[in-house]
Amino acid sequence: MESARKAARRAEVERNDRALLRAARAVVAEDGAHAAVATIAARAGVGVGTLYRRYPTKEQLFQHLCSLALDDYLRAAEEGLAHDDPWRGFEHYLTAAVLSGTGGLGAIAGTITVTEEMSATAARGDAAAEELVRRAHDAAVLRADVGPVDIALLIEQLGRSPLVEQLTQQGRTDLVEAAEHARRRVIAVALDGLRAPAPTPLPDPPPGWELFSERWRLPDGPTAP
Amino acid sequence: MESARKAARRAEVERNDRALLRAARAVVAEDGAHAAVATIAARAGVGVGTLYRRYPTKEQLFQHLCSLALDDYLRAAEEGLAHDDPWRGFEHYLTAAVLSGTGGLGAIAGTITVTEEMSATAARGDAAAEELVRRAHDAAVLRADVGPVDIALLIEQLGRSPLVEQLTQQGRTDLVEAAEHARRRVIAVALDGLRAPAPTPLPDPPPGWELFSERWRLPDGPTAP
DNA sequence: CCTTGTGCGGAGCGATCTGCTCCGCACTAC
DNA sequence: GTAGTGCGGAGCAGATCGCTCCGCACAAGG
Repeated sequence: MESARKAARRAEVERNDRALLRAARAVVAEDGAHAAVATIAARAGVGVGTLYRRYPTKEQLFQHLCSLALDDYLRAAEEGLAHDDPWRGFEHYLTAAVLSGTGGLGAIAGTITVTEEMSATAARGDAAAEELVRRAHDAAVLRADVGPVDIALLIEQLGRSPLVEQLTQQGRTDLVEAAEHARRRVIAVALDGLRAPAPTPLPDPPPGWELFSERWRLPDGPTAP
Repeated sequence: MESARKAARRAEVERNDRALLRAARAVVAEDGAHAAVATIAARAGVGVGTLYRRYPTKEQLFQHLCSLALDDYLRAAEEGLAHDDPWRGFEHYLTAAVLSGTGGLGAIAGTITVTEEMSATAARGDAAAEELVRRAHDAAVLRADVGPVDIALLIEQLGRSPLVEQLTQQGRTDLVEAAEHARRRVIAVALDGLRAPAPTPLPDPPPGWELFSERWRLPDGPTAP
């Protein structure tokens, strides 16, 4: 049975790939763009050779990582739109986006070459998010003075969890679970702050998307003379 | 006038020191614990020699940085307690702690030796924060289901601003101001989510301080067999 | 003018860490 | 036994790190 063996091989390869991606996401969240390839491979429990057979370059691995993160973000928004209840949909979008574990990837934005596909997915995600916010506004369940960019910023702020990362790095797995529970409480607090009606008006006018448009660009030469 | 000259020297030295500390805080926020000494010196506009005359070691610089950050935190809490209005005091504490610009220092916790003074200041800050929360609870202005550790975690989450850091690094100073305004809006949203009465109960029981007690410890050997 | 004192910048040193290559090994099918 | 296949990790060249140290600018006293 040759095909069975082939299938088993493929399954193992896929398992390795998934472990690799999960490890990469975690390590990047902890170490930022300086994350070393060896660290990622070790965390995934594979050798660097295995990593390099799948991703010929560190940058390609990071690109794939970002691509998946953008997919997650788009999915979170689309799932939110699929809900009938506008608030429930919004809630799902925000929670899923924050908890997708992709929050640390903002750290490598600007260090990789952005592909067409990535920017297209990002645009679709932003459009879906905008629609989600509009719908929640129309139903008067989301406070009127927040805009979609406020939400994006909030997601970014909550997307990383320095505490969980540090506890993971210190190997205090016993505390990690408690930290994640605590994180969900913080998310719930933020969501309550977003409900209509607003108890107090927000300062300054709502920010525009231009804040994030620079996000996915190559960095200029560092302090060129 | 010898003393005048001496005073001028001292003034310049002090200016240098302040620039150094501010640069160090910014660079650490952006690069984490891997922040290079040369980067800090360059950002401050001085040579590495000047930096090393003041701080004989990178670790000593980082320790001083953390010490100042803990002072800021303690001051924020004490200023909050000085307010007559419990909510205003709480608001001041949270806002000041978040905006003190010391949020990025959690990244170097665990990489430096913690001094007695640091842990003492941290303890005093936590005690003051706890008192602040208790007072706000008694006045029924703070939602009853959040505890002081929830607040500490929220401060940590909002303390860093990846977006502002990236924009700074890219030299888009024009957008930085807008990003900071947007950040204040997010803080305001979070504060509204903390007001009593709570629209929805929070999940899980409130976390305890043990989540943070491991924060200021030396890291164990990495993945010891 | 020169000498002395003082704080500064940054070239450069050795050690460490980086992305990446490549080879020996375990394992299976025949 | 032989061939095929995917794996782990030692090891290489170069980049980067913390830190030292020396030449320089500048002011005061002679």
